[in-house]
Amino acid sequence: MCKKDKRSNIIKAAIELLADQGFHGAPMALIAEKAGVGAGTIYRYFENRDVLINAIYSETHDRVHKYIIEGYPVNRPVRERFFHIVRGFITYYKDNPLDFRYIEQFHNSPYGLVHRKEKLLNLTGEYDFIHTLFQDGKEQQVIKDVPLAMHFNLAFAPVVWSLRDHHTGFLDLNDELADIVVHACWDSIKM
Amino acid sequence: MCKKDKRSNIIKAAIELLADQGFHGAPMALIAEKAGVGAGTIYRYFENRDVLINAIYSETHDRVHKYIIEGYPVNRPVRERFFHIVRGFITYYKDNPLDFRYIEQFHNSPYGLVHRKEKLLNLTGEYDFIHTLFQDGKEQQVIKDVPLAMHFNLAFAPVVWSLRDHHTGFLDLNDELADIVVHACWDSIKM
Amino acid sequence: MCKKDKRSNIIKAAIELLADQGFHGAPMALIAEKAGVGAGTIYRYFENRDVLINAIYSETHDRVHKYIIEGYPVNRPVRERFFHIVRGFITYYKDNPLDFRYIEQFHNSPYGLVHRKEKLLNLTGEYDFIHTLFQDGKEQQVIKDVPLAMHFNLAFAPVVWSLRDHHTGFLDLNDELADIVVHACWDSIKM
Amino acid sequence: MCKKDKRSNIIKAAIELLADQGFHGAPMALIAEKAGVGAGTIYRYFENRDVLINAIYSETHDRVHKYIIEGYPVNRPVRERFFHIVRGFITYYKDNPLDFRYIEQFHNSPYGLVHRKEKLLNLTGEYDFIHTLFQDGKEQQVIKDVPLAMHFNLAFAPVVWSLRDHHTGFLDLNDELADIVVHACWDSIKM
DNA sequence: GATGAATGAGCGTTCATTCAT
DNA sequence: GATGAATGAACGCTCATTCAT
Repeated sequence: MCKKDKRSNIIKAAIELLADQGFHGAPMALIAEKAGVGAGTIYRYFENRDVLINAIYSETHDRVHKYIIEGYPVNRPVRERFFHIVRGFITYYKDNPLDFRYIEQFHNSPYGLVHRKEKLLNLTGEYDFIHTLFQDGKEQQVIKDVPLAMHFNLAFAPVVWSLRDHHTGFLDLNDELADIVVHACWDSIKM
Repeated sequence: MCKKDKRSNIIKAAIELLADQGFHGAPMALIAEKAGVGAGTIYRYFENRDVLINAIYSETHDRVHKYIIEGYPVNRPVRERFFHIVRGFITYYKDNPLDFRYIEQFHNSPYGLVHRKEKLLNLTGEYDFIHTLFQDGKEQQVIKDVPLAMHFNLAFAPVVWSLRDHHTGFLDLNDELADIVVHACWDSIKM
Repeated sequence: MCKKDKRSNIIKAAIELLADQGFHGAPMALIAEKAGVGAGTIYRYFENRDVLINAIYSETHDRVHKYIIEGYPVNRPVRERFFHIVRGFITYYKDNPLDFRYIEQFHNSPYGLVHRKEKLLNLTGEYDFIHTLFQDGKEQQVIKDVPLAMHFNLAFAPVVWSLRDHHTGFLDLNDELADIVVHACWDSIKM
Repeated sequence: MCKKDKRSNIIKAAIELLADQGFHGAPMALIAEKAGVGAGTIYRYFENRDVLINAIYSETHDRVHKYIIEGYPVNRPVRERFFHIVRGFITYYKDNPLDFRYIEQFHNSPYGLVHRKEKLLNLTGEYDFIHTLFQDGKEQQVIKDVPLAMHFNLAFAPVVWSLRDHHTGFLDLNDELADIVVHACWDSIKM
């Protein structure tokens, strides 16, 4: 097993355990066992537990980001771009429940708060991605003139909650229903 | 310090620690210290940690419920009732940040999942409260014909996220902005 | 409830709990509850847990002693006296399982060891009772010339073990079998 | 200190403490300290306290069993086999006071009761060993026709009690006296 | 570099005892 | 005297992290 493999095995094992059991049902020793490496080995790749958890977040986040920008109609109208993003978001997370649950866990943990604070101070690249969309929308007066964070909440909160309900079995977020959410979200931010 | 005081001191200490540090930054010993009681004393009032956490949830939940039903225009149109509820929700949680953060932590923990499952199987009184509203709305064809859970998500997710941003300082949810969210949420569920 | 009653209620509750659950399944609070008194009240009658446990031993021991000396044929031959004692011992403890289990628990606990040591240093009255029997037997050369402790073991160990088996259900120590044990014990100490 | 050493150090420390202080004077932390290991280390070798205690019992029991079957005259008469067993029992436990006290503590604890019940339901190998002896004796009509448990009590109770007295200093169980007990026990079970 | 045994601080919980009422 | 709420030391056990091999 080469170095790259080891690292990704650890990540894979960790994501499965953390998504399944929550952040507290996944001791390092168990992650190591599931990854097929020694417990100490994890610390060669990740300084400590926190670093591991943040690294997984980063990678997971990158995956969904990469998925969504694929075919992103960067020069098309705001509305069209919005639909592309939100639909991509739903599709990706419906197909990748582990990723979804991991991100959820992360955001609703002390890690998530720290992460948010860091983002607030220094907006990173992929944030701009959506930032730009909302900025354009505001300038063109096709979406409401409210703070960026509010657009986020209006546009993504119902989607995230619906995905959560979908994955816990409370709701069947089929294509038809997904479309209703996307349209409803658009309606709530549009001018 | 009388008996009533002790119990409420424990609750208060626990709420503050749990809301602030998350469920894992609040060991029983710390709660006891903050409450000014012995470690064993907590167990006179709450059988164990789980019971304490659920009891706090219950009490907190009751408080907001009581606040919202105050003056609830039970016989007025769906739209008016909706605005009453959501506005009350926002007002209460803006004024009671600890309550808000506690409820948030609770819902995003294993406790919250158990709680949801129980609710799903056996709808409790105050759930019906909102349940009825959405039911009426569907029957009168003033709100969309989607599953109840979806109404919840469309109506409350943006509000909850905005309150979270408000309390973490990401967003100033002033009256004007609050009104925008409420209207946006209504727009997203209305027919 | 008068003072005497309270004390004996405590003893009664304690003996039942200790016999049933072992010395470690009987917290003071439970004893108090079962006795219908406050937890602190126990400490008015017994300085601490150890004193209570020893007091119960004493009382229990006195009861069986009193039962056995009733009609004790003090002037009859050693053999007859022996049969009286051992038969009385069996009868009493068959009829009083709580007493038996309590005494057993006591003897097989650190308390029992302390008790034995004290006895060794300063033989108490009721010990002499059986002591005299064995002394007489030795002098008359009807029983073996071995140390007193050995007579005890030969005469009582099988009886005690059989009673234990009887009360735990491993053995039905009916009259016939009891008689066999008594005779066997006599055979093992007789000259 | 190698792995084997660590495990046996833990066992040794535990046996000494448990034999000396009883099952309740030997907290895990003390065992660890006496064994010269960290508190958590014990749990690498034994799942929990119960497992440790049962494992020690098992090992101790195996030792005495191995000692006794050495040179066991399996084809010789019942009487001769009986003397071999009981003499071996005494010799072993005279030489190994810690083992003796440990086994005693174990049998007179809740663990012992569970163990007895299991044995009763599913006789294990080394039990048959003595079982067979008594069975043979009954068939050949050289020992009394009483339940197996009774044979056990008649044959072993005085021996065990005498060993206990020997180790606590109440009795000097020298060879001569040991022989007297063995004979007395034989007399009490023989026809 | 990789390992996994060892660590020990920290957790939730119990319960003998005290003491204000 | 009687009470029982309050205490806090002590318990069994977990797990992130270290380090000898």
